[in-house]
Amino acid sequence: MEKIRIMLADDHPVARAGIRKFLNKATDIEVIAEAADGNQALELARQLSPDVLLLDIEMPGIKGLEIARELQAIGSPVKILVLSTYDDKQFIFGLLGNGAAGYLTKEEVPETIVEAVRGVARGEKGWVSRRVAAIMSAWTQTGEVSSKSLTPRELDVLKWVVKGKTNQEIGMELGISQKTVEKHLESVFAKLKVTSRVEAAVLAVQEKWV
Amino acid sequence: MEKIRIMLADDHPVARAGIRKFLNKATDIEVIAEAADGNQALELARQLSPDVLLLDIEMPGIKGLEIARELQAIGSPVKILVLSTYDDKQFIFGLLGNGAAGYLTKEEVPETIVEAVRGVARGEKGWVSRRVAAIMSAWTQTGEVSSKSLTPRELDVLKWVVKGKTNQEIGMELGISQKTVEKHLESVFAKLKVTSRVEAAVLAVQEKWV
DNA sequence: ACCTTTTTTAGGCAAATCCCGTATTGTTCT
DNA sequence: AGAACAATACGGGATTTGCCTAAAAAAGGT
Repeated sequence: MEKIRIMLADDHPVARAGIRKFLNKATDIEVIAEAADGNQALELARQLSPDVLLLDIEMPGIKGLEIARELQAIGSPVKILVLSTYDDKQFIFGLLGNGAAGYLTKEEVPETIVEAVRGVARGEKGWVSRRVAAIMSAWTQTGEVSSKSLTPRELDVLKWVVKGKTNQEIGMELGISQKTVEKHLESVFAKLKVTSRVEAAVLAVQEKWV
Repeated sequence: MEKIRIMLADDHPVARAGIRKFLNKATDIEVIAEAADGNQALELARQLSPDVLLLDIEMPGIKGLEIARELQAIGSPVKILVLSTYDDKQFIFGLLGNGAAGYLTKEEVPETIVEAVRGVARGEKGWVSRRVAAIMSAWTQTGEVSSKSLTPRELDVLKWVVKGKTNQEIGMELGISQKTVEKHLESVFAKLKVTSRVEAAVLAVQEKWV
């Protein structure tokens, strides 16, 4: 029987050791490499083409999202299974929408991780742990799935709002009139369902749009 | 020779396994218990009185800071060694100022962790990894150590600002006049060296004061 | 008991914000 | 081609903010 060739990417030595310990118990899985930062992860994944890349998204160097995008862009057959500390929607959405085959959080028990590895190795798409699935279904209930994406221009304006600039200053910065800035902001408020620049700025920071 | 009795508290099973693996290699250390959430950690630490509590600060239930405070309050002899993902100043400062004997980040190699365990078990105070030490020294250079703390009332006002309330609404909420709210905000701006409520709110969110 | 800080209130004023219109140009999808 | 949307711009008006000065009561520390 062919073993599943898997590669670990995590900047925490302790975490790598823990994962390895459990994966080693599974006789159908073989850990062929480890990476401690983003650049190394991308490099090794390209060279070795493992069946599964178990990827932590918070690492020094290239971030998980970029790695997923890059591997997808070059048509790599590597299946990416994200193992993250975070269950924020921008991460789950971002990764699953950019080439990741699965998403788990680190609270999962080891058995779930092994199960997920087998799942994505078989070719399953969108493998998520029960915990992540619960979070995702909660979004659909509140109807805030894709949160009506802002236009590039609106995002420009919002960025400057977060920096504490006034509408006039933002107008200068972007080479448009103050009135136009206000107009963009009105749209932003409507889309984000907020009523003030402060709320919009706080949301932007919390959701890491900046 | 007496072995160092150590207890692990981390909500990630994988992380616990990794740490355990390395601590087991050290013959002078014995892992006597594990906790997966804050309440369990506090409970077990009280009952077992381990020599060292290796504590992750991000856990469900009671947070690391509360655990440290509580153990210090009841005069527990347990030495707390924080093992965190985060190297933000509010965490490092908060924990070391509230009973923690040491602070490491998870990027550290296992050898450093073992070394730190032995250090705090010997009774060393303020054991920090080289990485954390570097971060701390960077603060003192930029002179932004204690960042002129806000008064309780100013913090109250700031909280409501973050929620997007107007000064009038905040006044209602706190049972004071709008003018008073404005005055508090002026002080907040001065202390934080910002010039608008948006900047203050963003800062409050980023620094996790809310 | 004295001094400092904190918390509170107030009036005034220029600037900024937010909400309501309308309108032109260009792109994109059907 | 027509519909829908994005981006631009302008005006009016009610409200809010940020900054100034001034002052007084309450709390806390030496």
